Amino acid sequence: MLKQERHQIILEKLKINKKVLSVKLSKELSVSEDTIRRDLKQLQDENLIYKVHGGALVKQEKILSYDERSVSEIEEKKKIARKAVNLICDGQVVIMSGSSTNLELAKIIPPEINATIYTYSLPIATELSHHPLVEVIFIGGKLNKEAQVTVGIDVLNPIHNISADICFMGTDGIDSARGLTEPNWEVSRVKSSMIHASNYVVVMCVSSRVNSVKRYSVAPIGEIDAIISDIDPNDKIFKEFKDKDLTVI
Amino acid sequence: MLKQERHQIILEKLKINKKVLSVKLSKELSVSEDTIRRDLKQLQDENLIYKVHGGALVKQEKILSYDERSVSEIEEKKKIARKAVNLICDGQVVIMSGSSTNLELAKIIPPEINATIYTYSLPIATELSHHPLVEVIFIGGKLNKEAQVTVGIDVLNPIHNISADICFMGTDGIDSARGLTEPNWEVSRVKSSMIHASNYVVVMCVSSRVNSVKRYSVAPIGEIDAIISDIDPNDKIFKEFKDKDLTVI
DNA sequence: CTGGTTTATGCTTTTTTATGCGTTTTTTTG
DNA sequence: CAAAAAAACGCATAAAAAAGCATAAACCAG
Repeated sequence: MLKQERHQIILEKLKINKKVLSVKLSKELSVSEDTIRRDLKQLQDENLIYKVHGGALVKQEKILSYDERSVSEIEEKKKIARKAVNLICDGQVVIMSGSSTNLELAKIIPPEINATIYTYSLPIATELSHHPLVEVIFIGGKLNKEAQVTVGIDVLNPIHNISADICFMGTDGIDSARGLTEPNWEVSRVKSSMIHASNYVVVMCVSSRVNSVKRYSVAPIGEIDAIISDIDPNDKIFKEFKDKDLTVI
Repeated sequence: MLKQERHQIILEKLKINKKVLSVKLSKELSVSEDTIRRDLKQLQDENLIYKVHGGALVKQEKILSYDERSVSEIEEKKKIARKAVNLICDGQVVIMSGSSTNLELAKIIPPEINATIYTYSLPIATELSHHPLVEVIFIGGKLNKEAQVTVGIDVLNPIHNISADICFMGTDGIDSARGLTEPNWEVSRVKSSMIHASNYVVVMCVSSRVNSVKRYSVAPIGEIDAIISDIDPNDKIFKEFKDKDLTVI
């Protein structure tokens, strides 16, 4: 087996499991632990992994709390929101997921827009309550305190009864092969329902998180209609998405 | 399990619960307390946590002040909340209506209380989301922007399925003859449902509004168990309520 | 093809790291 | 102040990493 082949396998395993162990890898790939260590060292030098005693972890993606995260990459998110807001038309039924990008979007919906917006995020609902015309429907359920969104079976049922024109989905994980993924299982279920309830699905993802994979699958690429990011839609990182007929904005 | 993995888990727990205990962590992560102590020490050296005897707390964050809506008789409402908070016991299922008095109550629930709280008020849910233990269930529906509460048929249905130990009902209108009344029809329907879903109903009313009547009836006096006000429970204005077997606090 | 060079890998041996266990010291609390 | 709980300290040890050396395959002019 080639070295680079191993590297790819290691990165793939990390993407999925968030950690790898040197001893285990050495057995699985039938090489000495020494070799694995050299592999990990090299991957760390390439700034691709977080090597620790005993193995490696995925590179620390700023472990910040929700309110802190909303300020990180805030400019990118505002840029995405400005692109997204053009997709909202009068009279539409909209579903918004509970992301900080959607919070930015909620802030800049023009006052003359008259739409019905479903959301399950506390801060987004609070923001939308200041809008003069938008009708807000809050989807209730058990509150996830960290993300300030509701989750659980009480959320899933109402979503099934919705038929929305457009769904704005914020995410930290989209990958051309593995599709839309989510670190939180309950949230992944809610997002999956949202997609099925919507006619047109727009994923909003900051460029630094394109091609990142999280633990739980939400939907394959085929169920998504468009991606909005903060960078030029012609950037080469979107090639594989375009090949799969997604609109990149 | 890798050391850094534990560190991540500890930080995650801190983010959610605001505190961790060494003994508990040691059991949960199947390592000695010694190791946990070393973990906490290291995290403190990295300036990520606030280590204390017995465990650790989240690092003292700046206390963020949000603009408080100008609420009338705020001091009276705080007084009522301080009386009401004593009625909340560990393990109870609580329903809270969407009043400013209940918002004050939500702010002062002791951190060690472990209860399940149903609410349909955005600000109350936001406030409760900062509580370390309380489980919050938000009752979804169409948002009434002025009061920041959800109303409508989507609210009534879930309430029917609840069985609560105690209901804290804020009101601007209670009268010994006409019972509980409400100026908004949709809100009156929600409040009525709440009362039927609860074992024990506590009405919280500032003294200046006792014996005032609004347009829509919520419930007769017989369905209410207790009244909390800001003044002495022996005040003569409560005589007729006491005659009807209500507890006055 | 050939001899030199680079690269990848494995095998010691040495060093470092992570962790648990007594023992002692400190803190907390009734 | 005394008992109990927690923390700190020192030591032991096993696991992992690093360093240095050996080897074989792959590469590469001439």
